[in-house]
Amino acid sequence: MGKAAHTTRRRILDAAEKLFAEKGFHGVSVREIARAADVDVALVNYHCGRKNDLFETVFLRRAEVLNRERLAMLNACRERAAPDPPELEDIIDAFTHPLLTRSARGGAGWRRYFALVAQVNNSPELAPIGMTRYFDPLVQQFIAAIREALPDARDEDIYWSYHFLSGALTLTFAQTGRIDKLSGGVCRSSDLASVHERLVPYTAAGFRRLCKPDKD
Amino acid sequence: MGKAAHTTRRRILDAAEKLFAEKGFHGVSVREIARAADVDVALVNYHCGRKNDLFETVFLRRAEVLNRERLAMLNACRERAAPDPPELEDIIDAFTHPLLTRSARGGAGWRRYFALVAQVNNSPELAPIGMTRYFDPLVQQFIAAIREALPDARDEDIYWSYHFLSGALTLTFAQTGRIDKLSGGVCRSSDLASVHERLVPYTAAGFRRLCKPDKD
DNA sequence: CTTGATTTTCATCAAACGTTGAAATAAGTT
DNA sequence: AACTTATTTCAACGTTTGATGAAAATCAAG
Repeated sequence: MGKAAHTTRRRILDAAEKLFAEKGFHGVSVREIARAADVDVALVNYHCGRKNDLFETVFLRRAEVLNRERLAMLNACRERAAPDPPELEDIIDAFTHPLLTRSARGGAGWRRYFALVAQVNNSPELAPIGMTRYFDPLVQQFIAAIREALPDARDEDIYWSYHFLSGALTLTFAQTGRIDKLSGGVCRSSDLASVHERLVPYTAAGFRRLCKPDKD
Repeated sequence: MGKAAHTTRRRILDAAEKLFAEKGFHGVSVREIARAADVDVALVNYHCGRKNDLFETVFLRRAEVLNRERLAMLNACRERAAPDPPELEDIIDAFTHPLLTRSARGGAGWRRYFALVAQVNNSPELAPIGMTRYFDPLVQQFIAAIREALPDARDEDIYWSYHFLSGALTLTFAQTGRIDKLSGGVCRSSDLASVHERLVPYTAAGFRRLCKPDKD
């Protein structure tokens, strides 16, 4: 594969990422992607296969680098705490920080990608294909770590807590700007630091409340 | 409008609701909806206008009865507590219970509808049209109530907390069944009572942790 | 420069898309 | 019953869809 081909392919993937994130899988045509990439229609098929393959490629491209870092952070906080179990806040941070920091400082490509993930995650049609395949294995590792951090917790509570965390995180990516309007400008979702410093304690408190039934 | 027409219209709306929820707005064709409703294609336009109108009608149909009840529950818990401010858990309950109970016991139509709402909520293209128009006014009332329940909290924290709650709730509707597999059968998302008894304390704890910085 | 592989262009395919007008039927009213 | 309105059927419109085969252009290597 020559150099020209490589950049063409990347232009197609970038355009596809942008449009898929904005309008969903079915909301975009291959021709529209080709036009946005300033490329002939046939080149999309030549470089990226059919529309389904193109979508999966777009989805996988950043998932790999993302989950590699998340796993590295999880292991790091594990080793840092050893032989004690890792701290809950650190686990949640390892889960969310690589995403939020890229959403804030990774450029428009990353921001669009997260919007795409949010859409896939909330789509009955796409979630079973994309999310379970590329993210669930990682999730299981995080669940295991949380189990260590909260040894008295019941599995059912842990899974549900994770589920709520996943929802809160996901919506943050999907709705860039909507909370800003709702709050009349008080919240700025572009300021991901302010999101992060709230999401972690919020969800950690939820985990603890659910998993340690101090009172009930 | 005669009786036959009324049932035809309802068959179309039901079919549209089901298919939109499964595959999204662009993932379904008008012809497909007509086929599922066992109705001629032209009848879709005759009874429900163009595809955009059909979608909005489907979206609005249940939103009205839903938000009416949510608002009633909010006012009820307000009056119950008066002159004291309402309890945070009661406010969250008023926000979530009408949804969760219908998802559990309202039948397949309601379950599909919530999946549709989840999709719309996480779509950059559809959220500004559907959610802000039909749900945001209600949300502002809940925000106001929470402000009373947590008088020391900063607005920014309240809005973000609401945002996380919205995400957790939304994903629950979108992913019926996925947490079940992820947890290896430990969680049963069909058992909405078990969701509800976790979601309320989880998010309430998050709210409190964020809005009352006891330690930091 | 020649040769062979890679990449791009161009034209086209059958199928499905949203929408509609006009004719046919059913329902409602006097 | 006659007449009007509401509903349903049927056929078709112009576009757009995803996909591809064959030719043209570009590139890599000897």
